[in-house]
Amino acid sequence: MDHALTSSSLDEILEQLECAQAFQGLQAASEALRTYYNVGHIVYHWVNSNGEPIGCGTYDRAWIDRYVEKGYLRADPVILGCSQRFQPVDWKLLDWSSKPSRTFQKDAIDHGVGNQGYSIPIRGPNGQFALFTVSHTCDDDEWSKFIEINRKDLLLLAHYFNKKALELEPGRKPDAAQPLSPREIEAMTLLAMGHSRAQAANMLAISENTLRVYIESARHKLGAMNTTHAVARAMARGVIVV
Amino acid sequence: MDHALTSSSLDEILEQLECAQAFQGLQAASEALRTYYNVGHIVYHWVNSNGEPIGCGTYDRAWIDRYVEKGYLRADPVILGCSQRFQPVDWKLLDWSSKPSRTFQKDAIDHGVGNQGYSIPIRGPNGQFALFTVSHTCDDDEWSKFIEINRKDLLLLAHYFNKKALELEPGRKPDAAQPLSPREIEAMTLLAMGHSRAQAANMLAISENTLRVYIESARHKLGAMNTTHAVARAMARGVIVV
DNA sequence: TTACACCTCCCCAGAAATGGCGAGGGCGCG
DNA sequence: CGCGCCCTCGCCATTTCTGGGGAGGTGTAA
Repeated sequence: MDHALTSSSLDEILEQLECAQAFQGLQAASEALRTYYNVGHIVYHWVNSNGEPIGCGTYDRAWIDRYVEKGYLRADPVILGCSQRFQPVDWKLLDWSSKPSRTFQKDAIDHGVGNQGYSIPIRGPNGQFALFTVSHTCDDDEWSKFIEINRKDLLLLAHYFNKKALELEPGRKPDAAQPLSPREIEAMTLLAMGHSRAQAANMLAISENTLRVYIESARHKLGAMNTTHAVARAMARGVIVV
Repeated sequence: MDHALTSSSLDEILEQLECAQAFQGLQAASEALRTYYNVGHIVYHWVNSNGEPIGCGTYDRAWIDRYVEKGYLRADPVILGCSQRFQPVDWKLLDWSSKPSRTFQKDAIDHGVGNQGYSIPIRGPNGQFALFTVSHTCDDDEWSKFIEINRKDLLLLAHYFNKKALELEPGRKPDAAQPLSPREIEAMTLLAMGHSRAQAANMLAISENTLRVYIESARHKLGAMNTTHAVARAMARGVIVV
């Protein structure tokens, strides 16, 4: 995990990333980084607005397919843990105790994912959520040292990847960013806080009929089936905060 | 805007930030940075879970009070613009055309805010949203050069400020989340995805009565008033992923 | 000026959710 | 062996939400 084996410098990789015109560029950059750091894997991935995981990196295709197929998105402690925190996290600090997590962990290691990992969560508007991960197989001491030395660079790298990915994202549909009006946001927020329609209407000092119009309107904008769904979507997109 | 006038290095300031035990530490760090970069202002601020703006930095108290009093939160193009983007942004690129924005801009400059600015938005879980801003009074050329040189450091600084602020935030209680049972999680997930109770019961191949028990049980565990509230809480706690 | 989005209010009938209750079987733990 | 938790199902009356509809007023932007 030192940098002796490669000729390209970190700056060259950053440069390469900055000039990328397609996802292959991110892919190539992850591979360059893997060589540069001489680690097991470098992966950048995110969950798009349809809840589908998208990514690029050095994991085997077989593992990625298996991940999707097995629905590991709901068992992966890296995802579960990082969706709740802002800071980069060492995989050791995550909660691997649940049964699905353990199954996942074993399967991951069998498929070449390292026993060590460090993931940097990044958030964007509308609930965009991405993870930049470096993973390796080694003992705890060696890993700690590696992270200690490189954590600033990794943070920067995470941001460069994310910036590029946002630029290149194919499914960047403009209609998806249907913003809610202020009143709609207030309404959804109050509902998410547990108030009934009557209560919320009272708090906003408007009639319940009016409130209903906001809820309906927000529901349509969010493409939701019912109020609960609308609140869930609003939260997932970061439109409301509870 | 060079670093000749001060004896403390950036590393010393980072160190100081890392050791901060209270918000005064962040305040002191912003002032040190202001001296270090020799710029007009350094400000870190965010909107907490109650929707209140909190901050620290080198702005005058008078300006901060005026900002809150006038409700500039809803007119400030920096806030409006950054809440919709992920990347750091130069104030010049924001939309200052609306009337409230222009009023705000004039008032801000009158109160000592620089004509140039660069703001880095940062997001956390639960919609936490923070801004790290550096502002100065100078011409465009000088400003571009400054940003070009320091943008990587500023990104790192933004993250260090945010990390510390999250640690120090007063209302931060890691309440022992009572875990939901597998069936409860499935139920909440289906509801969050927009299915009605009848549909969800069908999908789980159980009677609607049984499903209701799960919902009720989850609702109690989550301390929620109703189903919508329960789903919102489950999402906020990361118990379910949609 | 003419749109268009937003805010406000009203009606109704049917569908859905709620609250609280009881009841049985299964599984693991001390 | 109980105890607690989980899964499963049932019933009831009551409250709440939902799907449409219409009808004004305001403000900003083409």
